[in-house]
Amino acid sequence: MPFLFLDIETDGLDSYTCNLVTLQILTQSGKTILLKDPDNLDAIKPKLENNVIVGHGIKFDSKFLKYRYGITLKNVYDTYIAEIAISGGLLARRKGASLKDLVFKYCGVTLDKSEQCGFKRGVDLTEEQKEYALNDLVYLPQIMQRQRAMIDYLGISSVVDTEMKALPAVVWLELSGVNTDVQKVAEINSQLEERRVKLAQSLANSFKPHTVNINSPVQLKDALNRLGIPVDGTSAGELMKYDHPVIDTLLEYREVNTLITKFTSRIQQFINPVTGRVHSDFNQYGAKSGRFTSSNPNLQQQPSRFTEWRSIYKAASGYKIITADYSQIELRILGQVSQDKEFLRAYNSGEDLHQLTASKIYRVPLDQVTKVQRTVAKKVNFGLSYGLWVPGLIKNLRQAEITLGTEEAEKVIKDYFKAYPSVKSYLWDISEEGAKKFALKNKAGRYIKFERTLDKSKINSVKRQSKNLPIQSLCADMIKVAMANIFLKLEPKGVIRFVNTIHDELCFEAPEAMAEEVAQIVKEEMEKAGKVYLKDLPCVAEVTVADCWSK
DNA sequence: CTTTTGGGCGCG
DNA sequence: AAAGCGCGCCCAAAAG
Repeated sequence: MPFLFLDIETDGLDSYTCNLVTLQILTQSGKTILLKDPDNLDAIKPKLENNVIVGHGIKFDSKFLKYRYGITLKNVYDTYIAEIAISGGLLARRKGASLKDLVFKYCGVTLDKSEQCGFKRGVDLTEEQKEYALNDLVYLPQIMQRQRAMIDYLGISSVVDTEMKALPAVVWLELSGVNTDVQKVAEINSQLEERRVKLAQSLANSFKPHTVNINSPVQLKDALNRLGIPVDGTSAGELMKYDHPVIDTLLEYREVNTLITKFTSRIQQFINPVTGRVHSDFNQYGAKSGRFTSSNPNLQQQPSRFTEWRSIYKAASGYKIITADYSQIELRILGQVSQDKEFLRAYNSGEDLHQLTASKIYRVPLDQVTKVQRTVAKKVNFGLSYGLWVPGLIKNLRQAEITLGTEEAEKVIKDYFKAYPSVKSYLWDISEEGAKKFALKNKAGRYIKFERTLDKSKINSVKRQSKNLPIQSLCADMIKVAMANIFLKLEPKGVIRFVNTIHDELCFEAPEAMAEEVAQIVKEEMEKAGKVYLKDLPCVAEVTVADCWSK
């Protein structure tokens, strides 16, 4: 398929409330086209749909084309996403992959971005603006060509391909948004406000005659010390070491305050005036593992323990919410990549791995495992693959109100590795490899790079990341493949919305009559994408159909 | 004055 | 061998 280089100028960032001002195209043969204030793009629609569209940050352009002109770009190459992949994820969440950066890196030219503003619909372009608009395009062919050479050299073409196929799904995701029950948010907010006032008052009384800003960790620590509570810091974990009524009030205040400041009082500002829905930003290569990040608002960290909260995200009338998530995906991946016999056997015979681990470390029969033992085993199962060690395990369990001594914790870890010897050797080998090369690849070929360092504690951090990132990133690959395939199947139906993605979870909104069919397709595609890598144990996606988002 | 950093905490 | 991985947002405090 031939390439077409594309860029647009708009009078603002939001595709629902802002307008396209110019659209610029550069063909492979070097021809340029500049369209000003187009009413429709019917003339070039086939061209846009039958070429690979190359651009920098093409998600932005795609959204305007899709919403304003009904054109869905399905074959794209994004120099921004490609650059993050080439950097081994080092450029995720950082500056350094802007068009300006790439023009300098691959073409040796310093780009002038001063004309970026001031594009208005209905107002003629100055010569400078015309030049600026086309100037962004002329470097793209060379950037792409040199990136592709790097991609081949690094052997990451299949991962880049996954990214480019997932991109149209991200456009679908951001344009879809999520329906939000604003009324209910207001109710929850006022209830919480009431509680917060009372809690703050009670704390102020306890700290009298001093006036303390309870939101300031420094002031708070001093105030607690004055009360004779010798806290070192004011984190929940530290506070919980001490038994005192003020601590209980404080912890409750923190919880309520967090809910208000981060969630209930903020959501209103994100309601889009055109759609009435919340359209968060999703960055498909936001984490160096290849995971998505989400912001404004961050839909990946909406409270789940405060169970009432997620029901504010409800299906529009006549629709259902379909939620699907991979079951224990990171543990299954650990089993697959380590090839641990006991891990594989347990998953293949449908055993509960946490219960199994508990029975091994406590040396009790499976059916005699207590709840506390299973909780400990669960923390160990998840934690050790992240590089958790004795102090971390103790700290972690204390927050679950389980007390473990140092010797006990040491024994738990020792027994864990004795039970799963291949997990032990896998984690050891991969951490050594990461620290030696400062680079790794996961089983999908995704490239993960670390900053080189001689600092011992930083090297240890690289070792811990080396244990976890190949696992975390493989899950990212699975879910991206799944969403790309689901996009091809469901988006053309025109009535289904892609509402959210949270690392191992996908969320859709579909007309009631189609909900079950959608649920089935989503489950199938997720499991199909997972099975590509989980060859030796089952991949399971659990799917639910409901009126609201829940967990 | 604005920007950056760090503690704290939400999620997977 | 080491004292748990990946993120974003709020607030206060420090730095520019």
